[in-house]
Amino acid sequence: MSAVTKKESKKNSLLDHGVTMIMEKGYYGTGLQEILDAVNIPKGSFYNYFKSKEDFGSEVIQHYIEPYISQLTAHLQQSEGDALGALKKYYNELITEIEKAEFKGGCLLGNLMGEIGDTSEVCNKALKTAVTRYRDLIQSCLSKAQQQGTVRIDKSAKDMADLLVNTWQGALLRTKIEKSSLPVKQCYQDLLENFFKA
Amino acid sequence: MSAVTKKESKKNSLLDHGVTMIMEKGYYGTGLQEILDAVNIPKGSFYNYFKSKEDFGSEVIQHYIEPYISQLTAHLQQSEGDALGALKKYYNELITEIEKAEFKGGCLLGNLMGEIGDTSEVCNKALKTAVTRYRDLIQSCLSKAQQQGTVRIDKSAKDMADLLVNTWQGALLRTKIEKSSLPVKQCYQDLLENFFKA
DNA sequence: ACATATAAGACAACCGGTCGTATTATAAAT
DNA sequence: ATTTATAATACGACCGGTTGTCTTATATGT
Repeated sequence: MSAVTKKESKKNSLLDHGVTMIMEKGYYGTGLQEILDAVNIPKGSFYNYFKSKEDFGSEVIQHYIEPYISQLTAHLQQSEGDALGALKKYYNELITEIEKAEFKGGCLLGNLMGEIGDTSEVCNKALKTAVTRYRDLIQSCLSKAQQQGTVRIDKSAKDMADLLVNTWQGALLRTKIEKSSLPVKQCYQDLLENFFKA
Repeated sequence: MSAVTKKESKKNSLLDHGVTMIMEKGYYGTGLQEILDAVNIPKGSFYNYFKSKEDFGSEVIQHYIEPYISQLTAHLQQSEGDALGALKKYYNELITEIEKAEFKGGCLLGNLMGEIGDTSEVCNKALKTAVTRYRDLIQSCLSKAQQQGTVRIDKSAKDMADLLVNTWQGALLRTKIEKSSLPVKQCYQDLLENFFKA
């Protein structure tokens, strides 16, 4: 393996573990040392990959959202004729994952928006970008569903996408402290199967 | 002033500053030292008032929610005949406060649910209790509005209260990172003036 | 004088970040 | 092609500072 890809792979595993550990214990609750220990990379090497913890945090945020974007995109392309169905399928998968994780962690974006959303400029920007990308994807999904006649057209796709994202975030927080998937299921029910319906 | 009330007052001002500082910088992001400095209480004295930082955190959570409970309760009692109107008035006040605070901080409950909601047992319990009390109050508010014919009756007051609380939390996170009151206003619009309407 | 409440300071553990050095990879020179 | 010079990276000990907590001493009130 070339040197550059080896470096990329190490950096990647730092990001992977960063995602899971920061999601579970928060930004300040997670020390660099424990992340480095988890991937057997010495302390001094960290700064070959990232210029600071804050910078690392911002990359962790970007790294986190990627799979969700592609997962939803895949669903969208798969069921071309039924955008709302794709969205529902996607959220059902999320609920399954949440239950499998036993409600630990929640959403990294939501957690970090609350913890450092207005204290770290760099992370704030990363969070804004990640959330917006995600919202835009859902928006285009809902917009397609509107064209297909499965979603109401008296509300804008953007507003509904924001509502869905926000309610989901809040529901995830409840899910986390109550260790129950009821809040997210309720969100699914109220919005996707009721409020948004054409 | 008696010794016991002086102690209570000092403890209270620790909680007051704890609320604002932890809301802005998070649980782990806020050191005991800075809170103590802010109220001129020596570090060694902290453990006369609280048995640990975690315990302090749990009391901060309880301390935080109290004003919101009484504020909403006051509105409810004031406009006896129009529960939905009271709820709307209350949320309008919240929006004004949020704008006055320039979108900093957000909601302590939301922030801490994300940061330590599933790592600190003590704080988890405090968060659950606080959120439930709050939800119950809104629920009774919506229930009254249902009886008054201003809110739809085909959905339970409890489910709507949860939906409102959750969406509000998510909207607050967005408000925080985007430094705009649009998300919370959208929440107000979508739920109180649309989805919940009879 | 005694009991209780408060404060001072010590404590080890840990934080994010930096250091000089050792190792490895690349380039140049013969 | 082989050796030498040079650059890049890996590394772990270490930095000053801060964390939450505890023990010890002082002050206060009765």
